[in-house]
Amino acid sequence: MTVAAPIRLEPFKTACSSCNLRELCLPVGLSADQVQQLDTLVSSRRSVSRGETLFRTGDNFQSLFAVRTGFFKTCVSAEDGRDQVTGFQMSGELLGLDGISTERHACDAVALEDSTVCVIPFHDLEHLSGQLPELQRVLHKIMSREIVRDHGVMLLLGSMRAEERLAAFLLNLTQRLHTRGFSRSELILRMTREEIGSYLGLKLETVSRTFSKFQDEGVLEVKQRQIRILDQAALRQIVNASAC
Amino acid sequence: MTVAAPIRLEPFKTACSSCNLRELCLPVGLSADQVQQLDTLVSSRRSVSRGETLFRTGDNFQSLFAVRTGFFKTCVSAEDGRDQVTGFQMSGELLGLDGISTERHACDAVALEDSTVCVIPFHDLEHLSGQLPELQRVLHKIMSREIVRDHGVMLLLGSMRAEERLAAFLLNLTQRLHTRGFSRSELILRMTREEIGSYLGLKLETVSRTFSKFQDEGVLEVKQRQIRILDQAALRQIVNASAC
DNA sequence: CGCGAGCTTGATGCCGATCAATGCATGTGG
DNA sequence: CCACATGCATTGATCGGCATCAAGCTCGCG
Repeated sequence: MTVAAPIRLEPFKTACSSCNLRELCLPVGLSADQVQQLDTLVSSRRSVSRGETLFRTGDNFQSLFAVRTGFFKTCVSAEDGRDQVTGFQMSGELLGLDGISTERHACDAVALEDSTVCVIPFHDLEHLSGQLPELQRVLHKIMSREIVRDHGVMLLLGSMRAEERLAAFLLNLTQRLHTRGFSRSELILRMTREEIGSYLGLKLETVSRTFSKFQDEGVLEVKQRQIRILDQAALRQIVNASAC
Repeated sequence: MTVAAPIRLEPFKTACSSCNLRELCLPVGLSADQVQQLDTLVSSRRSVSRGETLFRTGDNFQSLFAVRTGFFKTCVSAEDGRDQVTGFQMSGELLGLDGISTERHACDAVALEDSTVCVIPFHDLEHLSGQLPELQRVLHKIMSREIVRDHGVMLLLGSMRAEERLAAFLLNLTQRLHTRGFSRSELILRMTREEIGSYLGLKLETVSRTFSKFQDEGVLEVKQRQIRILDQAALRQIVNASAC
């Protein structure tokens, strides 16, 4: 329920207005004026080292968090201990939307590498978005986008086979990384096979075997967590493989 | 893209303020004054007969819809035609949140029985919620709740076996029906085995077999779509069955 | 260097998919 | 009112994809 690790808050260094993630993050589409108003809310940062949790299920909800640097996973768990990774978040993406409904977080957020997040006090954000329709709009779109994304994951989990799931996963990751200026064909996975498996509804052995299969087929080059996509078209075809 | 069936709009009959669903729907927690302001927006209804769609993927997004009477499913589909039921909606629940992010609907909403919905023009709703913090709060909570629900479905699809999925599904349905004043132990399914299967990531034969198994075990009484829950505790246990 | 976490690979088995036939309820037209 | 069609549900037989169990392997790190 409570966070054991010490929470490191850092003094304000960079404002939204001068943040290079502003086109990917909450300020997207806002005017310079409007972003400056956002700056007044987002006054603190927090560092989370690899393996630490940003928040846990049941924690009191007060703020959203925008990933500034690093990489996170979120996961929910059943009473019996089984857990399910519900998403991976990279720079510019928001964490904590699950907490709004009950004022308690409904999942765990864990840093997969040393990370920093911007702390966005939610009540202040709601207040400001009552005054800035454009900000309100952005917030609604972000929440809606999360809903749409989740529905896509349901489709994946409910009706795709292992190869299709992994192919879809890789295409999604590279696409998001590309938006952030990284290569479309090379990536370093920040998560284990087990975490990928949990997200995709597969066991880690199946993930590993599927990577190997893609490598044998010349679609990927796999060296542990370093992945190179050799044939993106093939990956796309795998995803769209018509029902058997 | 366009709706073939004629759209039936009906004159305003009942306002939110006098609607018996107001504690389950958008007005939840609002004062009488505030609900009256909502009334000014929600001025039209729409009837959707069984089998008709309320909206389709790609349709222009303008409004949210609150189910007034009846029952809906929402489903997303992949390019190859496979589709996935992403939810079942009953009275008081909102449809269309998926459309906010891109201004186009991202799923199909289909009536599973003759239904009526209240039309809530979204831009007006955003405008009003800029003035009524309580309304803004309700809207945010509803969206967040949908995100949390989706994560629960991911857990189900990613890590539960057939029996657990069906048991969880039945408990969820009866719980929601009970909130609406129906029996906790008897229900009539509004959807086919195939639709249940799609939602749960199973084939219809598996759904049918699992119903039969529950009946053999004395947990349920199943007569086509009429279900009676004989042993709710057993259902709960099935859901929480620790990993094998 | 040796330990351990994470990854790969093989052998085997089971759950749920698939294929196929039958049953049951509703509706329609002769 | 019956004959038949249609859509949905049930049940059986078989198959296959992924889980499971079990070794080794790789690499980073104390």
